[in-house]
Amino acid sequence: MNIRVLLADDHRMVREALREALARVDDIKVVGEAGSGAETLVLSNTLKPDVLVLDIGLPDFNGMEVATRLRKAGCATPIVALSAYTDKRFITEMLRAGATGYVTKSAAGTELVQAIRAVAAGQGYFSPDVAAGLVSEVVQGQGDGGSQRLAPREREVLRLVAEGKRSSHIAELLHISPATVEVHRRNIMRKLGLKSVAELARHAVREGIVPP
Amino acid sequence: MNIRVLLADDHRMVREALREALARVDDIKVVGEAGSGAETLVLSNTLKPDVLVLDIGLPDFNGMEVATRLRKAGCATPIVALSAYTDKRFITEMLRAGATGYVTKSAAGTELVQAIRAVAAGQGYFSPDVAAGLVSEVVQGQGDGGSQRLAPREREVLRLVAEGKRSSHIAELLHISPATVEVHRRNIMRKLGLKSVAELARHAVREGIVPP
DNA sequence: GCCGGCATACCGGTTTTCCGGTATGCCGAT
DNA sequence: ATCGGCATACCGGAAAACCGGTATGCCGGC
Repeated sequence: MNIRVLLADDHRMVREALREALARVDDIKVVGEAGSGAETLVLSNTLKPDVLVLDIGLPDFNGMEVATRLRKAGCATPIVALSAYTDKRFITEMLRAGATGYVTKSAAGTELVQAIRAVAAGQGYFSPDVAAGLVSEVVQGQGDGGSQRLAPREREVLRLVAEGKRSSHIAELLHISPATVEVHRRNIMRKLGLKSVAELARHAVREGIVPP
Repeated sequence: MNIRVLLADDHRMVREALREALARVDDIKVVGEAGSGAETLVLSNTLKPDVLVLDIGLPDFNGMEVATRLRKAGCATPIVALSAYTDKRFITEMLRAGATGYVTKSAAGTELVQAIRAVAAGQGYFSPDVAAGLVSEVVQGQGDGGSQRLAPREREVLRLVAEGKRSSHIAELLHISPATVEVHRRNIMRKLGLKSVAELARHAVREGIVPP
């Protein structure tokens, strides 16, 4: 009994290579490949795979949107999210969008196999580096309700931090105490699972909050 | 007569998948894998592969720097650059650094095979989307060249700083003293006129030294 | 040959970030 | 009407970044 898998990744070479690699696994059969969000939606409907392996970096809609659309259309296909990033925001958004597995591209290939098997069996799977981020999320108050999205004030602080301003300077600009700025900064990092100003800056660029 | 290939890519999963895929090609044999620039240099010396397939997004030194170092060390191993991007800057810099092939991850897997065969035979190879960029580059008569006032080592440090790593961690990765890392960081800031890690990170993103 | 740039390394000191807390008022939702 | 999230503010300490130095060896250009 093969697990029928649909592979979605924008890099054709990576997609093909993964297909070849997965072809060696007995109980897994790649039945299709998609290189864009639109293609993924179509192929998912026509092929009805058992598992969808979904990269978050698709060119048209990203992984989150693809997953959301599928779920809205009543599609219950288990999804393994595949990503180069471990930002908590991506992880939680993918999970909320309906993925039950999350594997990074830095993980071993066997992790993907395990993830495919797990979600096909109705279970969840997370590669270790992802799991670490998740734990801190769960530990501090289960915020399942949208706690990862930044508050307006936090986004404002993030912008200024990403622009290279010091906390003291930000405090002056916002007419608040430097201590408060610090708190915002820490909350932002906690929510996003980031650990340094450099990561904050790059995240802000990714999110379009500041120009590169 | 097999072509002995060394694979360098930071994403282990991609690396492994490519290895599996290339294993199906008769005249190609993957003799090693590297996940970092340092590893690539070491394995290149010990394994003496016929061809080096080199991703530009390595965590410590990027592809350009690895290629430059290899060439400086008198290593003439043909290099196929493998990249997600088609930015002219990357292409020209990789070629200048000594690569004779350039394939994007969006290309078909067969392109990589062709590229490996071509460079092993002393020829060049460029996937079509890359070739298009090259033409416009040649047409408009290059130019910049030394736009980077940074020394190679400084760019390595910049890259790691922009990735969010601590000086102590960077020192470990580069096998130098934390104090030296600090010096590099200060020199970078002085040269670029930047005043914070956030600005360094954004500059690195602008320059394509790190992905956003 | 000498000078400048590069890469290495260390010292000392100030500022800032980073990470624990605690606390208060406000607001929206359950 | 209570509970969670938001925004505010403070304390204290460990770690890191930031900013001056000084120094050595190496290499390439004038």
